Amino acid sequence: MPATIRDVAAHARVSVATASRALSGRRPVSDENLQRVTAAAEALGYRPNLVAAALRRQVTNTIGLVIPQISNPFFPTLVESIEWQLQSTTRQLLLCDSRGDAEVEQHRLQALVDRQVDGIMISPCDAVRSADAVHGTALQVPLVQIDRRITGNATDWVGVDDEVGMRLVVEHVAIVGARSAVFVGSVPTNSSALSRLAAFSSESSGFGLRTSEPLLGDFTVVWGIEAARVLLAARQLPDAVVCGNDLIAIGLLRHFLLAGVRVPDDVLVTGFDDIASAELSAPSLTTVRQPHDAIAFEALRLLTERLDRRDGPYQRISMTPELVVRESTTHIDPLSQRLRKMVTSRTHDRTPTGGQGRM
Amino acid sequence: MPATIRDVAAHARVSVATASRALSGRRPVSDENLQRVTAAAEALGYRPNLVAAALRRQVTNTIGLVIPQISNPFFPTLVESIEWQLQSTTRQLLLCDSRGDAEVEQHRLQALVDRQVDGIMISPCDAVRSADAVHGTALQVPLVQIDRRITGNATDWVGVDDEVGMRLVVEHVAIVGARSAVFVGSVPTNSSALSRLAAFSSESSGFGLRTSEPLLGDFTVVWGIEAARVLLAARQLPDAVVCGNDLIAIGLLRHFLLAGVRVPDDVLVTGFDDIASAELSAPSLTTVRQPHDAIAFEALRLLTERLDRRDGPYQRISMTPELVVRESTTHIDPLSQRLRKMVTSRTHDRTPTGGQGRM
DNA sequence: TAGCCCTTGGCAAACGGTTACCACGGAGCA
DNA sequence: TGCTCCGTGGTAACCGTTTGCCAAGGGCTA
Repeated sequence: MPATIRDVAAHARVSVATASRALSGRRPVSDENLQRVTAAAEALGYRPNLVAAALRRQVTNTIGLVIPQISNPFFPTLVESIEWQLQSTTRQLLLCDSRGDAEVEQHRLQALVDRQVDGIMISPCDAVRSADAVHGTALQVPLVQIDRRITGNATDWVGVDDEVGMRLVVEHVAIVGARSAVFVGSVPTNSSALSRLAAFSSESSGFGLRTSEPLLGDFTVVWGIEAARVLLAARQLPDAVVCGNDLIAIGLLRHFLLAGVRVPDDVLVTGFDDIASAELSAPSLTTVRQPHDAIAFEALRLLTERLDRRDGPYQRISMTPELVVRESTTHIDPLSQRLRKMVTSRTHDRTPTGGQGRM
Repeated sequence: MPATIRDVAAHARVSVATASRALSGRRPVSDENLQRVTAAAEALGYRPNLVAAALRRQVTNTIGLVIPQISNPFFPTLVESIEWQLQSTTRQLLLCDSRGDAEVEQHRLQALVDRQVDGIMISPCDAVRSADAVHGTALQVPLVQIDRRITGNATDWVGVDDEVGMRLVVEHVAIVGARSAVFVGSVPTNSSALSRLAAFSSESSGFGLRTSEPLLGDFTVVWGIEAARVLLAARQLPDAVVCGNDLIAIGLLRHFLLAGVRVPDDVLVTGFDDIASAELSAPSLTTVRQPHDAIAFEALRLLTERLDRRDGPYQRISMTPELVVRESTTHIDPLSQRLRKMVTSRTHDRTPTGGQGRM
């Protein structure tokens, strides 16, 4: 029903080849013919069928993105960056959510390959269980891992330098006065969980912090709340709770607030990722900011590079993250001042605020 | 390089037609041939080229989703539901972020049509400026609007019933004792902003609430903070602040907390959508829960229905939302009890907590 | 046994572009 | 004048499937 390039050619009284060339500009045509073809296309409202072009050219201008869970607030910002970068290259994004399930992930990868995507970006849900599928897929189509990665270096990867991030955090809490810290993270099934846990261990000993057994669950608020309970059940709180991501930290903050544990006065809390709500929690959360835009940019660069050179050594790009210091580790913080003022004014109590903490 | 169906046919010593039929099952083949073809496919690791199939069958098994902004936390949960529903039908999702810009949106729609998607789901960013593009696209391909919609009834739509939602909210704050309320929402350029504003006006007068001029900005935390400032600058706070979405409400809560305004004691605050952080804010937020899964389900149903019957009357499906009552409107709330206890214990002040509020 | 239907296989034409290859004409050069 | 080279146009093959159409063969009925 819609006009095809044959219709355009007929209308312009040229061959389809000329029409194709005029429209795509892949080979020059005479001015006269260019005029007539564009006019004809305009008149007929011609729109090229991208599926047909994809079949012939063996290029779909499509890339697949596989992430563990879009409702984990870290990923939407990443997706946003990637989608925006892509659309400026007229490519489109096929989004797949693996639901954190390696088997689902494998099916999604296969589906993307079957669809002839030009490339795949993936944040593998499991460092081990995702390995075969990611590895196998990378042999068939350019693939770059983002943020998380499988063990071994089977493909390109771009993400944040967890070690640097953890160092910034640990250094910060040490400087602020913490002598002991505990890590609350995720069971190390994925690479982020793994490397942050490892980095915490080495950095905390590097900075001379006493640590106890890390608490490991998953990257969710619910686990953060649960972990807070566990911590409170123990005899004594550590000086600092270093969390594997912001969601966990937010869960802790939430429970601490309800339980009457004051942050940062009684305990310091840090997160990782700097999701939007990190700034909005009560107290606001000291955390490590991921450079989404830069990660998205590099990921796309790696992918297009690999399109040109299918072989070539694999690259790993670690982006250095930035520490964002907020109330959850800052002694003189507006929030607790406020909280006190608000209550003291209610109770007409002039007790001075702040200052007598641990640090 | 990868095996084609010709390779499979040759390997199985049958025609490509038979191979195709055996693999697709669209027409019966003899048991003997079925065996040989599947064996050959298996042996060669054959994977059908979906682009070629799409071209021939004129069906891409692809649907496009256009949303205003993936990093607005309302949308990821919706995307998650949709993506999951789709993948069970072997369809894939092409995700487009319009960045709230009608012009970008128009280009994305055109790109989706050019890609021969089977259908489009869109949450138009602007009730007016999106209208032409949405309308025009709907003439070319099955299209269903989700959540937001353009003015006029040019297409199918499924979303939440803003009127019912607003009624639940207004009724609730009225029952809890509010006599006056102000609406803080978004400039009504999109349908959600528009209908929630309208619903607030009619419902608040229905329940006999005094109202003042609504404050209209956009659906962001930043605007919520700004609005809180404006409210505090006025002589007197209303009994309740009813917000157009959760982000705004969270901004308000945040600023109120810092400013020493007690919620719900000094003022009630409500949101809309029930995003994840609504439960986690301090205090947790009373809001209206959107049924994402049901919306996604109905959207897909409408779309597939329209695939069968391109004509047929347009449908509008309003899902009834649910009120979620939390601390921001609940007088005896754990959080403010906690806050007080925590401070009173610090100041050794035995002043009884709570209770002297407005309500 | 003739006629018919039903099942199943193969040929070849689509689907809608792109592009390899060839042809032609004019310019430039010896 | 004869040759090459360059610019541009057309023909038709091609991308990898699916499917309309025809035919062959077998079973059934009259």
